[in-house]
Amino acid sequence: MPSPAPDPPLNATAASLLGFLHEGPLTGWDLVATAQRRIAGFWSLTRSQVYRELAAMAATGLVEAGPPGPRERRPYAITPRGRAAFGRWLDQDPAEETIRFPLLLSIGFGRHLPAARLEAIVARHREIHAERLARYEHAHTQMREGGAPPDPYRLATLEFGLAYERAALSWFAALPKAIRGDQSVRGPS
Amino acid sequence: MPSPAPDPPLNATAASLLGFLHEGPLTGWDLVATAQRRIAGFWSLTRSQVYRELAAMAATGLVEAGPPGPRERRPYAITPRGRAAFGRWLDQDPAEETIRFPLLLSIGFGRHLPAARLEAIVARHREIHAERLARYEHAHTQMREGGAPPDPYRLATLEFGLAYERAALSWFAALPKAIRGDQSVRGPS
DNA sequence: TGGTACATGTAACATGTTACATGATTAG
DNA sequence: CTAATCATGTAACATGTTACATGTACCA
Repeated sequence: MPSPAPDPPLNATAASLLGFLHEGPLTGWDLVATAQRRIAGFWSLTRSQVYRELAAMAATGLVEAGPPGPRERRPYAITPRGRAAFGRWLDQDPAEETIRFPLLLSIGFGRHLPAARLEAIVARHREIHAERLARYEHAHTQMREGGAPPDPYRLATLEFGLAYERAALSWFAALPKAIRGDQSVRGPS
Repeated sequence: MPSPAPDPPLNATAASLLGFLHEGPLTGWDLVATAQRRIAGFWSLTRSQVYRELAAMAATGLVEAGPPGPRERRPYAITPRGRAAFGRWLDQDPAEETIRFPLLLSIGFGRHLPAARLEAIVARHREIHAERLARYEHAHTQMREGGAPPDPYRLATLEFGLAYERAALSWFAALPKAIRGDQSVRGPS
């Protein structure tokens, strides 16, 4: 008997959507918001991609569009085939991370920039990281104080974010003055 | 008098190639090797991309192909237009970094995986990071011991790599046992 | 009843990845 | 002279980004 053609392997973005759909049907919009909250620090996706992947997965039967709610909201639900595909994806050995950090290119080619300009760029990015750390710390507190014992998996990913941002800030602080500027920390006016 | 159409803005990959070409003409092959040494930790590019960008930049006059050397080696040299385009690119405010870390997806969705499987995956990635840290530390020593005073810009980017890998390893170490496994560190047989 | 935020989607394009095809040079 | 390594390139495809087009629901 011919076995049915196995679904083609998922990409990480599609798989993440399926992961979120385990918790119940969600619309494209909701999925973007969920991804923002849950994986934004270490995986990025855009609205366009979400709709595209959802349409593709609906075509291959990994998800099913439910009846449209108000305002063209169309919830998608994961199917048994979708669960199976997600399971196969999750069982694979994950690839190594890729980091694309344009600031480090600017610094690496820093000899071609006036010192003051480089310092300004670096200072601005230091602030971005300080803000991110503050957000992560807030989320961390919330998670720990939130009555229910925190999900250890989500806690672990959040803690990676904390470790990363703390490391980034110490690195900024240890940069030589010629790169870092004099680091006078101006708070919001 | 009509001013000549300004060159279209560069992407970071093309700009990096121009950055390396400031030090003298290089072939596509050499550029891949140089990028590997100098920016691999925070920017990735493939051979295919390098040849594509080089061809495109040659077409717009940002680089010029020199006479082919032995074995079809074709060195590319940066042109004045190329230097100008690089300068304009470098002066822009760099975008925020993007991190794509599949392991964190696996952990975030860890509830859907058997604990032993997740532990094995995590252990394997811990080793990858330990090896990377060792490589960075070695490069750092080399840079500091290498007679000539180190280029502070390259030192700074390398030190980001060190900070990142150290943070990653502490994070691995602090993971709860159920995720981390019992962390018996097996050296190479 | 008008403006703002919500919501969905398409199109065009840029970038990144993988596989394939081809051949030259060099060491042994 | 032959195998391994160096080197260049193309093609096909997957993924990611940006801009545009359209319209709904809610709130003041």
